[in-house]
Amino acid sequence: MKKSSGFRSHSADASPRLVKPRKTPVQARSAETVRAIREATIQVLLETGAQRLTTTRVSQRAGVSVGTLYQYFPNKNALLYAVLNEHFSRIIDALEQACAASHGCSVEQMARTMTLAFIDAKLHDAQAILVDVRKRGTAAIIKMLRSAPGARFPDVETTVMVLYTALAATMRVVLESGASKAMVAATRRELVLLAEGQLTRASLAQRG
Amino acid sequence: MKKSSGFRSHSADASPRLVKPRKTPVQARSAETVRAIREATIQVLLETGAQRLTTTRVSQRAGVSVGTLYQYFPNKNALLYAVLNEHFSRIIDALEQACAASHGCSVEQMARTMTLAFIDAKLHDAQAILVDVRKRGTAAIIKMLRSAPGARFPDVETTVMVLYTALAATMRVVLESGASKAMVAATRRELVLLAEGQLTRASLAQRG
DNA sequence: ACCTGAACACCGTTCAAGT
DNA sequence: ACCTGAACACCGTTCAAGT
Repeated sequence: MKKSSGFRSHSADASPRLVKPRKTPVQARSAETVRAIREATIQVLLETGAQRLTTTRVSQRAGVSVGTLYQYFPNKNALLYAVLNEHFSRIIDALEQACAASHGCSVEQMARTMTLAFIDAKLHDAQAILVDVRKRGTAAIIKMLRSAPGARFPDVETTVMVLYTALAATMRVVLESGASKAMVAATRRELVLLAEGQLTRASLAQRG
Repeated sequence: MKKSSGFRSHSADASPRLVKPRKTPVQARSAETVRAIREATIQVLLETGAQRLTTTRVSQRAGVSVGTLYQYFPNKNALLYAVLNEHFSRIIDALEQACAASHGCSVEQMARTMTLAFIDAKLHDAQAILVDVRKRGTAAIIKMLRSAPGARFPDVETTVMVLYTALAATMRVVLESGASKAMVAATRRELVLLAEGQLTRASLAQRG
């Protein structure tokens, strides 16, 4: 048998099929291996940054060979996805709680609570905005908005998509620019205004 | 003499020094070479996407050797930066015009004009948000806002940074998701609301 | 069932040698 | 002054071979 294709994977997307583990561990030994690989990925990510993250480095740090890594993750992207998804999931927990806590409040109060929760969740290591995380986050906000008394959002999906993107992207830009505390505080104030402004407008606007 | 370091450039940033051309052409021949390389970069970018853009492919398409490419661009990033910067510059022209045209208008009118100009500029091939382009865009908006009669923006830099990021990031997400015409239209409406809402709030808010 | 690591087909970048 | 292209030090990914 010959190697069919040593082609470098040029696809950057993390479509579901490419992102699932290649196989699930059935023995205790391999479960530990997978854990070690995930752990090593986080370490390498934090120590050297995403740019320097290589499969060789990760597997070395995990104490296994590259081949083993590829037994559980079909490619480097899947590995990154798995780890980051878990990380962001924990951040979104805070947003979900804030949304739940603001059920039935005024739109202004909702805007405030949600925005601050989002910011305080500290999107530090922000990488690609992951689809699943995004879904959870927007779902929580939509559910909250539907509970606002006396307010209707004619196109709540778009409203929340835009709002979520604005919050996430702005925090990403600010944090990546190595912002000072004062700059973060200013951004914080401004994002609350943005959220309040958009939500009050969107809840009143008449649309065709 | 031995090769001092064949190290792959791991730095992703496009700091000014790394981004300037390595040398400037002094003869007609090399001016044409640089032009061909820039042209080839755009072609490869459009045909195969940023993922598949390699220095070898670009130089091949340009009809020169890799070595020649590296005589004018210190690394791949600088090449990309040069080309994208020029591209986005043309897009920002539209924003600058819209801002200039709305001098002295109401804040609501400003929000509307500016947002629609931004969207209509079609951030299609949106790549990294380039610093210089960003600067020009935000500068135009700030200048316009300062001309609004009866409105004061206590922290206009932050206001505009947040607004610009929100607009750019949202359009990027929407266009990259292969949005339908209807989705683009909905986003359009929503972004106008966002801009209006934020700007009216930011212009009235009292801050410490 | 799980792991290894040499091998493959790419990369970005350099530099002695040419015109 | 400008260009060439083999060479270097990396990559991501695979697969025959081992336990």
